[in-house]
Amino acid sequence: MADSTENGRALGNLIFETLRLAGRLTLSGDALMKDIGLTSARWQVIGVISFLPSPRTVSELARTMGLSRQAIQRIVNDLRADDVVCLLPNPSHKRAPLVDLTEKGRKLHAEAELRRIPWTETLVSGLDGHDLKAASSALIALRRRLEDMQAEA
Amino acid sequence: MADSTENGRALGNLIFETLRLAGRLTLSGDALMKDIGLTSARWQVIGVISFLPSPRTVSELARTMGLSRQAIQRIVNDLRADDVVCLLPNPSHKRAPLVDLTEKGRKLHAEAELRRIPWTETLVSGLDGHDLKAASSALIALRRRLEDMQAEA
DNA sequence: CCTATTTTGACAATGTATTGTCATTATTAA
DNA sequence: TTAATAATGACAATACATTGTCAAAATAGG
Repeated sequence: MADSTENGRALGNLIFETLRLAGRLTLSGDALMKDIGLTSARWQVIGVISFLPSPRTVSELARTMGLSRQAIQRIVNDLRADDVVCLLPNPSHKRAPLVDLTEKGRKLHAEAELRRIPWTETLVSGLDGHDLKAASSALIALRRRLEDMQAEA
Repeated sequence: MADSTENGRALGNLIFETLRLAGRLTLSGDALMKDIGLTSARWQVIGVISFLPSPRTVSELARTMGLSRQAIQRIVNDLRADDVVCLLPNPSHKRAPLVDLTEKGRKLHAEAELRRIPWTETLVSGLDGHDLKAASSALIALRRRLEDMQAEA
């Protein structure tokens, strides 16, 4: 890459590696959850629903995950067809129900965690905790700058 | 996240942020290149072809980018229909031609660079060069571990 | 040399995510 | 209160990427 500054080159490399890692993470997540009928995308949606303290609307989930509401809506529709999530009436919005896990969904999430935790521990061995946190900080800073640039335009 | 170790949690956060940043990068790339008729995916393919010193096959490009050869094949087919890339006979493989940029493709890449460089410089301001390099290293280490785990299975 | 394995392009099916549009519902401001 | 604006779900079109499969071509090993 023929950037004008050294930091520009460093950023170019970071962008390239971010995209490569994201692809590899999706593949690993798919493989890890395949036998319980979860894809990476569905696993992430279930994870966010489970992580948040109370049920949210599709739009809120989408904002939390940084994806379009249409993308999350489709996943939620699929998960609902499989009885993994259900919709609760939203007192404060007639057209935007709250998405919650069903009993089946909670069990599925528990199974996913049984796989995710040892996978994470295997993956983390040999990696330095400080480096991991520093990397997260850099990625967050970069994402925020992108979001600001997008918001201005 | 209810990981058993602190580093496990740190890794979970890094994974979440990697996926969020990758999505945002794709959106920014699409917006940046929209008016010259490039999407993020096509831009990346053109970038890799341009970066490598000599033309490569579709499979080689795919391996370089960490994507499936089918994904790159589709992009290359599209770019070929738009006369951005062309196929050169490969002396050492009758069925696997080498993908090269056409004159139009080279001009397109030059235009893309005119947009990418100032975009990178804007983005990099306020970010620490050392942090960027450390983040890249962490991401590379993580990806290699994932690839090793995938290869074993 | 010749066979077994691998690589490759092509094609199909599936899953993921975007943009754009529409009608309906909420919210804000006048 | 009412009118303008924004948010939401639904639907469609497009782009992206995966897996799986097949036949042809290349490579490796015997």
